[in-house]
Amino acid sequence: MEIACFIEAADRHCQQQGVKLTALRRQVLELVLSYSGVVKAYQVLADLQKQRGIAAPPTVYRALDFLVAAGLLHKVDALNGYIVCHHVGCSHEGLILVCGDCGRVEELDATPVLDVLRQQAGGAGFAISQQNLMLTGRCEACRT
Amino acid sequence: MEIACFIEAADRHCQQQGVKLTALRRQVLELVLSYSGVVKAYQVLADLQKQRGIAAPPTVYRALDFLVAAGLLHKVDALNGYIVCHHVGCSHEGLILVCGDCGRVEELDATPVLDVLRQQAGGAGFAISQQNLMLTGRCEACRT
DNA sequence: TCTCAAATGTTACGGTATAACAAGGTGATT
DNA sequence: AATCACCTTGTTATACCGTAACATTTGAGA
Repeated sequence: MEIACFIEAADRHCQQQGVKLTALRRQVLELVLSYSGVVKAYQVLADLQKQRGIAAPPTVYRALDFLVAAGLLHKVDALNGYIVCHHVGCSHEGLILVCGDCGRVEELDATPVLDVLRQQAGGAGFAISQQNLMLTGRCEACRT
Repeated sequence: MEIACFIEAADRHCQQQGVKLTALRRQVLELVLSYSGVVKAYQVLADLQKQRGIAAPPTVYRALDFLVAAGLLHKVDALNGYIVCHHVGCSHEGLILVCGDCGRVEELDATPVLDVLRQQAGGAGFAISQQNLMLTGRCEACRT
């Protein structure tokens, strides 16, 4: 089962980082994993409420913030949503493509293009930190 | 005065595009211009209310949407804000650098790098829409 | 002038996110 | 074990962000 495998990797990752993947955080991670693409905080909240009876927004936002900080999720600002990071543990930077119609996500390697961007930003005096690039568009299926 | 100059350029730009920079839209553009960096919709709304007595959210959002569509402003998703486009007429896609320390914003031309990104995304079946790239980092002043 | 389409006004609501404080758990030290 | 400090989670309330839906006005062209 892919989810279990991911959770296991996430567990190891958190231990290495010296942070705790508590039961609640793991549960939220599982809920995000159960979707194939972008998930919204209030969707996770609704799911969480189904599973534990009651939950408030801060509960879910805190867990999501933790998971983003730990590098297990990415926040997709343009859609107010979250996606699973498919390169946990790898240090490479991702180019994340999000289909605005169906929410499908694809991750490519952004290293070459980020080299160019670093150079361009450097010319303006900016030192850009390690990060992912996110682009929205339409996937093949939604374009036809 | 820089603002008047920008407005004039915006006027010409809109005429060329066959769209109308109405009094309201011009007023909103002036309000955004009066800030040096990122502005939020509700800040503009408050300013607008000071100037005309009353205004509701849709009024300001419609004007902002128009100005973004016309290429006069960029939306900064990560900050729920808007900035003036400093490349009106040259390019409608910006590479927006935000200093995570002081909030300063710099805008470069993202067209070349987006060409590369479009090609890369196309290989994965994605047609990416017109958009801005936003990168966070530290500006020169904050690095010293 | 009349008509149609675009722009703006208005009301109401729904989605997104956080502040502030309370309560519970855990591990280290004594 | 008792205490303390710290992190995590619960809870309430509220602030912020954005849009749907419909009414009204405006303006350009027939």
